[in-house]
Amino acid sequence: MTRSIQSVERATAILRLLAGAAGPLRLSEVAGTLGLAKPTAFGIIRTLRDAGFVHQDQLTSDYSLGDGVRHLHRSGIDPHDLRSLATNWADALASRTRLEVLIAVPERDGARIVHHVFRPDDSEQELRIDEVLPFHATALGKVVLAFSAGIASPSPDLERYTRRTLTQRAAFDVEMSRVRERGWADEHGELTPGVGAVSVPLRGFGGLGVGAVAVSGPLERVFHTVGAPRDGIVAATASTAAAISRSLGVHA
Amino acid sequence: MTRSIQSVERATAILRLLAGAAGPLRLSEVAGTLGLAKPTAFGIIRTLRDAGFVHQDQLTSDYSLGDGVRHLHRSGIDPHDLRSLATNWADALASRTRLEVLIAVPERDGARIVHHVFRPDDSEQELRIDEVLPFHATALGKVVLAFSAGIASPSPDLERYTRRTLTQRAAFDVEMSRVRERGWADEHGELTPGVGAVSVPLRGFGGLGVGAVAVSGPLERVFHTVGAPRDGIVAATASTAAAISRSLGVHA
DNA sequence: CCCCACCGTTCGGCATCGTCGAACGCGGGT
DNA sequence: ACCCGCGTTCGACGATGCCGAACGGTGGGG
Repeated sequence: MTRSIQSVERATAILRLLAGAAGPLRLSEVAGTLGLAKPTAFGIIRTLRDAGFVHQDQLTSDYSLGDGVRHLHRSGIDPHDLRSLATNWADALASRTRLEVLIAVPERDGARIVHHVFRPDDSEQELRIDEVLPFHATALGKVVLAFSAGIASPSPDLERYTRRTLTQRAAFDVEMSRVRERGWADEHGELTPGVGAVSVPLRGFGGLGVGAVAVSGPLERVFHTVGAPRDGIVAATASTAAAISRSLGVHA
Repeated sequence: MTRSIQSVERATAILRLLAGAAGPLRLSEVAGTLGLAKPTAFGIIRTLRDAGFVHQDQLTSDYSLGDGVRHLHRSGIDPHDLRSLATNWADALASRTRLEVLIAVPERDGARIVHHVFRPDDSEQELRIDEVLPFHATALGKVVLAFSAGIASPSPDLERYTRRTLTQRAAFDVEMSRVRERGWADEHGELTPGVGAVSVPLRGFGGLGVGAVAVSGPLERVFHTVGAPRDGIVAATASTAAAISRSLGVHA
């Protein structure tokens, strides 16, 4: 007899129960049918409700199957939602690091920028929204590739953008292992000469990787001469990513 | 910030991850993407697999979304599966109690008999498979009504079959409360004069009520003259129900 | 008005169960 | 042979899930 995760098992039972019901069920009916205490059933069904798998009628408080189950073929997060949730934090990160901030979502051929905050100085800067960054040559690309699912491995031919672009598949695989192990990625002029970046994953409900946030700027502003990020940059970016991720979890 | 059940939340994230993936995922990919330890992810995904929500490829061990999610509109248990699983236990119960054994599943208008074991004597007996028993006048009906979901309340007009049939809604509600509280139901000639029965719910995966098993026979063979079931009858029936229920859980 | 019944939801103590590092056995590649 | 990555198992431990008690709300009846 293999062991199962009891609460997960109960969640599946609740979903089946609601699916087979002729109409919405009261919590007490769910709990009684499954032989659970009401607060126990409530905790599980609330989690399923927050995940969109269960729908609760506002007037009657009855529960039924949610759209999330039927729409399981559609995953990920709406880029509009991501941008509107992330704006304030991205602005604060730019102020704090004095670097530009980019937020991207995974797409089949790369990481698409959905939000861009300029570096807070007087320099000439160009808005990069909707630009698709190659996976292998950017910190954002590496992060979304490492932490999001459903993305095919990049083409074996890794295009060269600069002298520093990783074009050997083996070297790139090593780099990706480092990214997964570390939980963040860096970029040292692989796409644009002299430009560096540090990127951290954004996680949605349940830890699902839904995108990435990065700080970017001149190499010497992002890294020490020995190549490690300047003090506080990874921490600040990670802190911002965590705040955005939390709101993504709540929002879902 | 409302609290959620962490493992249930992770289960929903895994389902979403698999739903959004371009193809089947390895366990390590699931775990890495969600930032979980492999055994943690394994425990959850195994539970989902056993529930039919996740499919594991036998050759590659890769995981993908299972049919159980797509078929959430179809709940309950296949009566053929139930019969084939329950046969041996039902036979044993009939031998042990010297009574006939009936197994039923819930249906909109009553409890449908899917399996019938004759009383082990030479009496003339008629096979009752596919007979639909009224909820309010039979032990089987009361049990499936009490412990299965999605069944509308019986019509307010409770049909009379014998002098002993409960036809007052209030009295029937009291009886149903007793059934739910006790976990089993009895029948004292409410459908057929002189025929008694004791019934216990069958539970499928996660505790979901999927049917009922009952022993039935002449009133004086099922009950004492004071109306309580004879010694061991409830226990034997419950024991059989538990065994069947366990195999239903494993089987799913 | 009050009372009652039932409801979903919250609270908090506690012990069970979920988590996860370490390890295992397997298969494939060199 | 060794190495690597895999899914799966094991067992210690403490975090989290469980659930009794309670709360506040709603509706119905007297």
